[in-house]
Amino acid sequence: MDCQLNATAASLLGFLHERPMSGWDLVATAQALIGDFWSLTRSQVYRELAAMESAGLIAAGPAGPRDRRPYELTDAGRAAFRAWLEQRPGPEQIRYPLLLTIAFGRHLPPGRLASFVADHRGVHEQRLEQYRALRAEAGDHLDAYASATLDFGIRYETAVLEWFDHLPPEIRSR
Amino acid sequence: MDCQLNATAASLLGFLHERPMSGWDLVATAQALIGDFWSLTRSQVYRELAAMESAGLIAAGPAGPRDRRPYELTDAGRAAFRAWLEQRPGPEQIRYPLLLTIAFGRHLPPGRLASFVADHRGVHEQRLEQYRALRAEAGDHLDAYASATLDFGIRYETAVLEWFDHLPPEIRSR
DNA sequence: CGACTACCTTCCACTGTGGACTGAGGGGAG
DNA sequence: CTCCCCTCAGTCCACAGTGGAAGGTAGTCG
Repeated sequence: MDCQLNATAASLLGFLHERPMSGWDLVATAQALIGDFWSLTRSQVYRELAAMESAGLIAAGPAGPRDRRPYELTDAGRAAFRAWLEQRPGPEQIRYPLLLTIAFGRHLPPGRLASFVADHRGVHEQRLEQYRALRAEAGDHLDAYASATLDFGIRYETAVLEWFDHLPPEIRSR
Repeated sequence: MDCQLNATAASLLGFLHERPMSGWDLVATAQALIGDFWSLTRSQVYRELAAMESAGLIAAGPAGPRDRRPYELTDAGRAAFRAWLEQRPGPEQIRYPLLLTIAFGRHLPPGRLASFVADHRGVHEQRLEQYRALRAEAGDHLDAYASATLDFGIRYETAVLEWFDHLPPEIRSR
């Protein structure tokens, strides 16, 4: 009964507080709710579920159609989740390949960088639009916690766009 | 001679354009120059160096004191670096444990979250100060590329701090 | 019924992280 | 000068995380 959960496993426990879910459901739920600031993959979710089941933190119910295996929380699982949540969260990690390319930009012919930059700017523009739309239509139904994480996304994307728009011409123009 | 480098390996090749360096030097250099947006660890650097040596992208010179082994670029290495740099950089990844904790904040007693938040705010405040100091003292010597990545850091930290300051009281106040 | 699509899980190779461990050089205290 | 300790330099390991391939099954639509 390992109580030193990693954040991904703990999040799964968090979602299982709502209702029993299969691995598939958990992936979908997690990607929708925390995917923007906590990446996770199918592979790892299933791996953590298997580990947590054998650690007694969750229990698989009777298999449904298509090998669907719903998991539900055990008391140990609830306790482990609480214990994890009480811990001081660690620092954030950012890995931004575009910044790498820019950092080595002097090895690149002029204009090439600008094309990459323009691509990325488009992606961020679109993401900001999505966030804003989400807040506009669902904003009132969101609780303070969901609202706070969404607000982070909006401020982040806004800042990134401003950064794009202030890049010097040798990086920005084709 | 694998030409599908990963970004970490490619960065090492990038730094070896300056001068031959040992694994230790490369870790220090990389952490100083790209560490803020591309995390890397000693373990992986040495692993990549070994792989790249056996792939013929770099060559080890005569060992110095304390098993220090300087690597230098080969022509194949230079070519592989160029090939990597030409590739469209992928999307950024953010993993922010604090946002996870906030997302599950309703399971936490009031005030607890605020303590975490205050901690993190301090870290970001300090980082912003560092960046600003760096720009103030070295700003003129930096080329456009280094300046652009530094500017990203400043805008990011600024946005995060603003986000902190706009959190609702049930999250922010102890 | 038969093809097809969406669902659900598994497996694998590789990349990335953090800590423990070894061992050698160099510099300061005595 | 010698000894000790600190830093330098590299190695190893377990675990976390990523992405894609593969495979089987259930419902659905012609």
